[in-house]
Amino acid sequence: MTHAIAPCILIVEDDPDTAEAMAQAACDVGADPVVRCSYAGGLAAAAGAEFAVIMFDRMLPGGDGVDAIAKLRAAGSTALVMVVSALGRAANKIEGLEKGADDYLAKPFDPDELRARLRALLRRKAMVALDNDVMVFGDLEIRLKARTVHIGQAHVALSPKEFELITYFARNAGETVTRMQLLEHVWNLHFDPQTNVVDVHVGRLRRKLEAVAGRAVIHTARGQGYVFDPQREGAA
Amino acid sequence: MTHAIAPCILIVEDDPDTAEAMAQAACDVGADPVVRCSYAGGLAAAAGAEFAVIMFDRMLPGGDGVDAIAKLRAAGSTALVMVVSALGRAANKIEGLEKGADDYLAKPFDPDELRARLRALLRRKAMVALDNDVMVFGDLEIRLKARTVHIGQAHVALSPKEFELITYFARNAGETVTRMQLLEHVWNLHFDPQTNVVDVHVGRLRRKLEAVAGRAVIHTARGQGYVFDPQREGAA
DNA sequence: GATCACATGACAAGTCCCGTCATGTGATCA
DNA sequence: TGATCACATGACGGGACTTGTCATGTGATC
Repeated sequence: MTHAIAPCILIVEDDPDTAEAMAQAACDVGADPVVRCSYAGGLAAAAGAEFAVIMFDRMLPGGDGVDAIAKLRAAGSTALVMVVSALGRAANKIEGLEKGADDYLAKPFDPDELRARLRALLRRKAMVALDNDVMVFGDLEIRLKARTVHIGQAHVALSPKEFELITYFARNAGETVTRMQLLEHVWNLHFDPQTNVVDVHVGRLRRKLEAVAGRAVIHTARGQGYVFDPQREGAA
Repeated sequence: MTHAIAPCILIVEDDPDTAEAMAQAACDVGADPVVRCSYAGGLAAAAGAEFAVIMFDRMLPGGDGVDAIAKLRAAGSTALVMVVSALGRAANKIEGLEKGADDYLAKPFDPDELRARLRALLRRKAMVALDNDVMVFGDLEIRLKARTVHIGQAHVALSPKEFELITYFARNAGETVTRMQLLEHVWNLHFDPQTNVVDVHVGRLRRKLEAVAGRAVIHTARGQGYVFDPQREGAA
């Protein structure tokens, strides 16, 4: 499961009423809409954040949304692209689909159909994420199936126990996790072994993460336990 | 990269001329079409093989293709589904999309548009595969990024060296691989160590695969080397 | 039957992982 | 400031796994 953050949908549309209807459809399917009204503004927004779906009009101030697709892909974007356009003949659809759009909807559109197609695209998007059970915290990414951790492009080499630890921490991100919780859920022990096994292992994990991230990722809550918060600034 | 096997597209359509046009479009986009003319026949075909895309008509002898989607999903199918139907009003499209279709095309369709939409679906299908660099041989699946091997639903536990071996074999599937090739590419040795290290390791890998697959996967080419062919019948 | 190619069982060495222990460091309190 | 406690870190040893080697059994060919 992708960490519980609503997907973002970028809408690039110069007609305010149409943009409004598209934003409403995005909200209706549980996504956060971000609206831009020009070709350049749309490209800039796409470069600045992760979007699950990008909806482009064709005749925009500054360019044709279909031409933006190659630019998005060249920049590494994996967003699914829906073109929404008054250019609705089959030839227009074919051109858009062949230039890399994932769906093409002609204007004027039925809002219910737009919603249904957005849901279908988001289902598709979820397939990739579900296939790897990804948890993302800024530049820190945990792939549960592949059992890998990356910070930015850098792979963090973890032992099996360290991976179990960070998984438990990630599932309780931002909350204080006690040593007894870790003993129960990571070591499957329901008593105190009277050793500092938890401290030692958490220390190992911390040093590996800090070496790559260049900042503290696991913080000590003195007298309580630890807090996993990769996006907090400052020392442990 | 998915191993160079053409994707299969299942077409469930009772009108022969339409089925023919759809099969032609599938061929045109580089896929192998499999055609069925009844609802039950379509479901049976879907259960019997892996399809990248399944195209269902709605008014089929025996049922409505839209109703098949839930059955496909319950059976674990990850095929993308396109509904192609004379029922082409927005309400029909919405119903199909909300019942899980990935795309919906009204009849009569423009063959070029059908092709473009098939390509878009296959691109999406490739997204999932690319994310894990999957090599598939029938029921045997190698995920290069996760470094896992599954036969059907069963995980095959391989050591690092065994995984390197099967990867090299898979990249040369169906061809005879010599011991010297394996020494060079898997062991990075460019001389004969005068031991039977290759034989021993290949033997270990073979026994693990055969234990799960219930059939020989790696075959001996006497005096030459080995052939990786998981889909061949018969002993080694 | 002899010889060669290949398969398999067993062993030893190296590496990694994990837990324990001892001790150093930092925080808190009287 | 010193004592005490909480936590961090370095080091060690044992167990598990991986890998390569060797010896020998088995099958194929002549």
